[in-house]
Amino acid sequence: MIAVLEQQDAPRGVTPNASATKARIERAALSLFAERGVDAVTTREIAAASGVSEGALYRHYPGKETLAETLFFTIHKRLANEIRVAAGSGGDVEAQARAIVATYCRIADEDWPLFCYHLLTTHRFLPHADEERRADPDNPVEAVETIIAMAMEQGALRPGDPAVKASMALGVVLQTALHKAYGRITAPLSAFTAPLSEGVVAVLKS
Amino acid sequence: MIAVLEQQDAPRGVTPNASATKARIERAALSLFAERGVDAVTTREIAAASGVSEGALYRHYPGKETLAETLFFTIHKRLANEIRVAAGSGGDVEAQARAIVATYCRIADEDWPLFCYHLLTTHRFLPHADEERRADPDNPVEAVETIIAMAMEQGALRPGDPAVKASMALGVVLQTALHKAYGRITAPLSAFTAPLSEGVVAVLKS
DNA sequence: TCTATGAGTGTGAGCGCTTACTCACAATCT
DNA sequence: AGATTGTGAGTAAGCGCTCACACTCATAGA
Repeated sequence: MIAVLEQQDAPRGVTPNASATKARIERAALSLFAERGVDAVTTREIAAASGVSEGALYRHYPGKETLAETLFFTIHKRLANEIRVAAGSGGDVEAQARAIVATYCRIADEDWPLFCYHLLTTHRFLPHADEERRADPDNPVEAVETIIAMAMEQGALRPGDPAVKASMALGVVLQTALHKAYGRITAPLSAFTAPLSEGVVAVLKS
Repeated sequence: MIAVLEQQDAPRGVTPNASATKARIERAALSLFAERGVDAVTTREIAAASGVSEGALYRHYPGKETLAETLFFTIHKRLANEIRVAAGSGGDVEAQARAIVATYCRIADEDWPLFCYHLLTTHRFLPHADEERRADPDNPVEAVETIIAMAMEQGALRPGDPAVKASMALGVVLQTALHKAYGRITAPLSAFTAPLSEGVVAVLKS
């Protein structure tokens, strides 16, 4: 009963195929959800795409909504983590910004369904999350915000509202990713790493 | 049978209350759709919120999906129009950018359900729109892109990909609006007109 | 002015269908 | 042997949508 997007792979006490099945279900659900939206995808479709029966789905998750929610928050935390890792490499804010942009582009291209699902369903889960989750600082926005706030304190950035700067900086990258999801852009997101980095840096210095 | 968000108000040959009812249905649907998503809202709820019966809904629209789609593309075109009006006031690109940002903020604050619905459901309609609609240049992105492309030709902006510049510039504003939708920001969007304008200008010049 | 007409509009119980979810059973592990 | 995992027909509920009927009202013939 552990899988949640293959983060672990040592079953330990669990029937070998169990977590593999769970992972297959998650993968199939993720792709379908990203492409057509959570509500438009049926449990039967997820089961069929996973190559298991519908009942198996309920062995691993209490229901469709919980599956969708678990996927989202797992990705949410993973993104936060990747951002911190990218920024932790050191350097000034500008270097951190470039590293974060590159990371976002890499993840988007390496696992578009994952990235796309998070991008398109955030508004479904974030506003209605329980208190515990809303207070959890382990999310991409807070990660970026913290970096910006620190840079402001150190005088590396003009003083201002870190929350607004963070949303603007994220917007530069995420709106471009959205345009890819809309089909306005067809190239991999990494093709725009340079202009996106310049844009983010420009925003931060504004 | 004319209303589509109160753009006209001269029935002319239509029973007086007809277009008023249609407008009430559209308003109710818009608010519910914006808050909970199209799929999560039932036709019964829309009818109840409109103060009419469920059957009345089908006198004005062939179905829920068409209602949602019509609302979206009406707003889509209206936004494109408002952008062109704002940019048409004249001045250099920087002035145009500031005018457009101010317009976005104003619309968001004056009619948040409308703005929010468009913001959160674009990915539902844009990628699957028919050929005619996809080719239609009467949309916000194209409007911004055209302005940027013209500025590049005139040497007012560094040469580059207008599509990417447009998505970055839009992202600065829209991601901030998203954060308002997520509840991360509570102030009216207009409270950030200044920093958003600076951010957009900075991106354009990057 | 009165009224007959019929198109336009509003009603809500009801229909057929799809959906998320269950459960008795089978298979597969330790 | 017993616990875990997989199966798929079955179920109850909810959904979008329909339809027979009632009401409104501008028009027209008397």
